[in-house]
Amino acid sequence: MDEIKSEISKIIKNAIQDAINANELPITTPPDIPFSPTKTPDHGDIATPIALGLAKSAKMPPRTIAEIIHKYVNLEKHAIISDLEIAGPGFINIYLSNEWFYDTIRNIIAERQDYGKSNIGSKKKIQIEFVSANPTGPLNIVSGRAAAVGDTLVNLLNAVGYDAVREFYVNDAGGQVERLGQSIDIRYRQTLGENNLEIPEGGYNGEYITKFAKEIVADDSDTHLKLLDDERISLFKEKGIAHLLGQQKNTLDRFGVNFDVWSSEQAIRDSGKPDEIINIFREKNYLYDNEGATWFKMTDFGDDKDCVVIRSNSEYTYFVPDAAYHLDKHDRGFTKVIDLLGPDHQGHITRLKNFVKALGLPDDWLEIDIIQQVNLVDSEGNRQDMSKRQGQFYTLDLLIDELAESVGERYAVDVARYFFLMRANNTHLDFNIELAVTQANENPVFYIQYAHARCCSIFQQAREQQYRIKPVEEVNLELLGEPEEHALIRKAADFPSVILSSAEDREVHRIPHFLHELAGLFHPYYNLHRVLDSSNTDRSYARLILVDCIQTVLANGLNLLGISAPESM
RNA sequence: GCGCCUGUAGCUCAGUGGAUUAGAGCAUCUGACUACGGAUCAGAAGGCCGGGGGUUCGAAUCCUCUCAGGCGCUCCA
Repeated sequence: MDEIKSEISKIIKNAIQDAINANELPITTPPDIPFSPTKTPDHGDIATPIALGLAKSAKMPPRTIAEIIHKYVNLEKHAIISDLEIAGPGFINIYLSNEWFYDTIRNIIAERQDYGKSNIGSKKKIQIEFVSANPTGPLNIVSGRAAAVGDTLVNLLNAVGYDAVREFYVNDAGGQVERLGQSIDIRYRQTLGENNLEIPEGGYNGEYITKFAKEIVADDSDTHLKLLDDERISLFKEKGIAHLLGQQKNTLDRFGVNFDVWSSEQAIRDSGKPDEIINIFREKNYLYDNEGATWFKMTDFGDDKDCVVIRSNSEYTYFVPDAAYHLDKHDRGFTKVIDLLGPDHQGHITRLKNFVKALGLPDDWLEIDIIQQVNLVDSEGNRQDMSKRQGQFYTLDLLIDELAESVGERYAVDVARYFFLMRANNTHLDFNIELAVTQANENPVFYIQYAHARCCSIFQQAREQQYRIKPVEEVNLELLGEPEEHALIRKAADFPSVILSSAEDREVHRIPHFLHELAGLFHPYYNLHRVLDSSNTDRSYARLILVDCIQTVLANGLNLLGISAPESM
């Protein structure tokens, strides 16, 4: 569809140029030609509002301009356009030739599982960091959304020719995991009978901590009590991180998300890179000391306040290892890095970007996109706060479990992924668990999957009815003359540009919507027209090719979303 | 107070650089041929696109003000 646009763009530009040369249009040069998608077949295959755009500079009514342009397009010279018409206030509606439709079909069949891909990315190395949940508890549904979106974004970027990788940053150092160790320690000692102990401020109250502490007691009984407090907490911290991280990995694995790289904050700290960062900043005179702490001149970068990088207790604030981590990403050769963060990290964005700038990296090297929150809502519509520290949250595992009870294990992940992927990143998602589970059967993913299964079923029937596999060259595509067939192919032709725009704009949800629309054209077609018709086998062969195309696009699209394309349901 | 996000049908959401008649799904109502799978299809109903003002021949879309909700502005991460 993109090629067709640039070709038609050229034709119309030439027509405008000819009109200018003939003194019929009082403008100097032909502008770029915009296209608008057509909502109904009555508006042709594509349309351009160019005449409306020129109305002002040409000081002429748009319809008149459209008529002039129309006059200078030589339809007989351009085989890809079958007809032009002027509509409404001055739109030029363009009808594409049948030959173009046949080419599209042949193209889909030829490219098969690669249909939709492109090479725009020229194999540039891009890294997407997402989820990066603290290893202090199970993954919740917020991480689930991030996981689904990030995973799909990487698929999309790879599909358009980038070399994109998934990375998870493990915050296995600093105050949070320190308090994790302390929390496990309290539960451990409580399990062994100590009273009057309380989880410290900012510690973790979740049931899973108690459960894990009991496991430690079961394995090692009270042997750890012999250790000094600090040693024991440190040990429990290590054990806790390993345990919870392992759990997170299992959940992600179940959810179909496989990270290429797991980076450790502790490793970054141990590497000495944070010290390098500080030295670089000091040399560049970005730092100063005040009240016993070391501050970074964030105001030099336009922020409204400076921020502490080394606390008065001489520990780094989290900015330092984080900046070091990003420098490390750069050293690993990524030409671009995208961080997907939650909205609670809003304040972090400008600062992190400023740190990266201070390190001398280009402005657009680091892109930070916010994936909006997921709120838990009860059946009365009241929000419920999720907090790992307070032990209130809804885990991704539980979601998949409950969905599995409703739609079966086979589709639970598909339903969950689709649920997250169908929303734009910036929607604030109110998640009603009860509703999500009871309505799981209504999830639109089934509509798409069913369309795919239907295609497979038709081929199954075809085999039973002794149809043979005919290569597309032997099939008379001219027998595909129904308007519904026309619409299906035109839709399928959009697939590559939908992938491209979806990847470039980081708007993953366009893929589910596109697939839903495609399925929405296929089901009515199926009901209206028989594919396999023994009284017209030539046409049946042509329609089988069409079904093959639709199945291919559906499968390719679902594959990008990490959702299964079942052959039967 | 400042910054970011959101507000579209009863509900959940689409709406690509303004543009031909604002669209789906769910829910509601009415229908579907002994035919390739009824997880489907055909149809009905449902809207001052939060509100005011502005730019434009034309605004859900751009600008401005305003209302409502969420999030962020820590020597927490």
